[in-house]
Amino acid sequence: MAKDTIRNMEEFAAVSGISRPTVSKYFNDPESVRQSTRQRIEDALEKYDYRPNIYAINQNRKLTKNLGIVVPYLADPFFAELARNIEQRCVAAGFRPTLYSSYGDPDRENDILDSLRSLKPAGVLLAPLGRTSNQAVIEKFCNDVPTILFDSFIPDVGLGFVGSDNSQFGPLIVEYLCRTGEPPSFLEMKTPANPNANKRRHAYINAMEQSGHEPQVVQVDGEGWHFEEIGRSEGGKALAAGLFKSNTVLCSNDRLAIGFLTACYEQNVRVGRDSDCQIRVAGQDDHPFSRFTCPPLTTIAQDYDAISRCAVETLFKAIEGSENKHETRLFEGRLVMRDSA
Amino acid sequence: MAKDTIRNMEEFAAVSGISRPTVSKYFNDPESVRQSTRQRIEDALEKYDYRPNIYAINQNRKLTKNLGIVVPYLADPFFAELARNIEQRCVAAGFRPTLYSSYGDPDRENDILDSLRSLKPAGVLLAPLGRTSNQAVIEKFCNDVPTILFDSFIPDVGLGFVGSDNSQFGPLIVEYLCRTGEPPSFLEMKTPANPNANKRRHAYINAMEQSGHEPQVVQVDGEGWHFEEIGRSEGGKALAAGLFKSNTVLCSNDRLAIGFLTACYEQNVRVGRDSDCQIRVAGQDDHPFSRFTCPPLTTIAQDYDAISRCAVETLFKAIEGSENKHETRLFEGRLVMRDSA
DNA sequence: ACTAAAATTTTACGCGCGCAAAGTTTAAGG
DNA sequence: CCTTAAACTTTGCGCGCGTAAAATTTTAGT
Repeated sequence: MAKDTIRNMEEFAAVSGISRPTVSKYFNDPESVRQSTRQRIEDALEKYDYRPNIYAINQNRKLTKNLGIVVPYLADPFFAELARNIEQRCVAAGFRPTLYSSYGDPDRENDILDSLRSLKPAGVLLAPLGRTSNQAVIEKFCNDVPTILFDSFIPDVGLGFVGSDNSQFGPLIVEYLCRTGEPPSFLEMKTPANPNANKRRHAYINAMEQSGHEPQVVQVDGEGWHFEEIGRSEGGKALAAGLFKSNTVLCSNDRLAIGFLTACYEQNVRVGRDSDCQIRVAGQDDHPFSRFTCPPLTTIAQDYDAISRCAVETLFKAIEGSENKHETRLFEGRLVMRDSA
Repeated sequence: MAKDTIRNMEEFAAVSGISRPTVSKYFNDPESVRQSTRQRIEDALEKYDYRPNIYAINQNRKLTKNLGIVVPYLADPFFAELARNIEQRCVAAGFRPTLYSSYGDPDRENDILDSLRSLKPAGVLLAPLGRTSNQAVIEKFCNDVPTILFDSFIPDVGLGFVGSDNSQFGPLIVEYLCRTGEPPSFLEMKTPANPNANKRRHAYINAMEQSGHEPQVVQVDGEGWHFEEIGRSEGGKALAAGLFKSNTVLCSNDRLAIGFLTACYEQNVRVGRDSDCQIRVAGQDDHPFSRFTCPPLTTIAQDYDAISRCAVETLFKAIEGSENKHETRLFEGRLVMRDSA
């Protein structure tokens, strides 16, 4: 029994019969103390369940064990899945990750970086908003805090970038679509939030031209992050107006494609590769829900696992060794053939 | 110019010509100091961009401005949307919310509560895992930290509960389905993670019996949080085996329904209410993607907005006034008629 | 201009722990 | 048993800020 409530490390050191600095050492690394000492501490730990005050720790340590994970829109399952993957790796490595989402708002992104700065994190994994980001703010942040960018590229900012090789997506899916049917038209938003969209458009155009087909890019209106709704309403308008020269539509991303599938349904346009279908639709990302659309969506899968693993590993290497060379790692997409195209 | 880097509040107080305690008072509430004083501080703030050390603040304050938001699975857009809504309200109220997800793992849920405890948060909004939660741990946590539960109910735990009145969902959708076609069968997982599933099953059975129809509950295998996949594979098996006595299937939740729609597609079973359709499918939740399934999913909409608003408001009231009466607030669902049923 | 109230300053202590330096004990090797 | 390095203890300072009490100034009010 003895004292019921341990108030601080001093009292805990007393009841465990060890000096406070040694106890402190134990909490920073249990391996760093003698085995017998460790045992005594852990025995006491079971009896009194004391835990060091995290604020006092972080105030005095030069570097905290905190990590920041920032994504542009957490309600998008693509980012949620990526964040989940990254978060779990950070926890496994003994860090304390915190999840932030800008929810499409640049001001909020700035606020997040601002408050993140005062958390003195050991590192940050940042997927910027993209076009609407305040690049000066991000750049300044990256100068103060070890940061790895992912998903959305910004040149020469941060310790490195990890993402997909979007320029490879075009050839891959265009080749497949051309081989199995008509060369595709391309559907995208007029002012895409994410810079990957531009790379994908260029990749599409290049791939079409290299295989001797004329590219057709259909750009629709729409702001914000409600891609499905934009794909449905604006993509639907384009479909109704007969704007697509091809019976095959390659969408800039899966969410747009998911909305476009809905538009096709609403207009009684049968989607798929069977003979009784009028249109083929493909996306890019392999969004978690693309497996479950009707018909299931043919797409290019981003390598969630490799991206998150590489991003985390690169950050850890940078934290430990303080490597300074800006490294860019791109992973290839994989063609996922389903029934929509 | 003067000193470039302000190291602490003492130095900042010096350059702004104010005493440190008054500066401290300003940062805790800018309104609490004289207008002229405030102006001088804010002038200095523009020149030196000093920010109080958050760890030192939280170490000394009895209560922090931190809030915890815990959900069972953040990669589920339903929870992501709820979390987004809640998070933004907390930020608007001047708090620092932090998002946590158990990702379906009870051990992780315990860890989250554990680390949340040491953050000394002003309050926590917790949506427990449900059946797999360690109730003793949650109950103990709620005794230490002001906590509002949401989505998943646990009797007599926390300061209150906010969620949907699941027992009202049954009558609502059963009445609609019966009025417009055959009385529905009910599709659910055998061992649902969430207690709401049980309430929904009972509500379905009651509603069926009260309107003079015989209920049929089809329970399928499947563990974890990949509901769509369970709906597709296991729901698909049930469909192929002809287990559903009715041509109308009410699913326990939208994600299950989304997967079941895929199964229907795979088996060439046409879904909808037109004469050429063989089956009607309905869900419950109004999942963000249900608008975009093919056909769009008829469902019961949970009132995301009201739930998140009420949860946050209840917590704030509890934090300020320290009300102790355990309050349960349930919001009604709304029938959303789309093409699937 | 005089008084009371409000705001501010001064002074001083405490929070809980990291960390460095110097002295002491422990464990391993010959 | 002696040597030595490693592990540990002791001592003491510092981090940056909250906060309380008392002294002082400012403001508002008749």
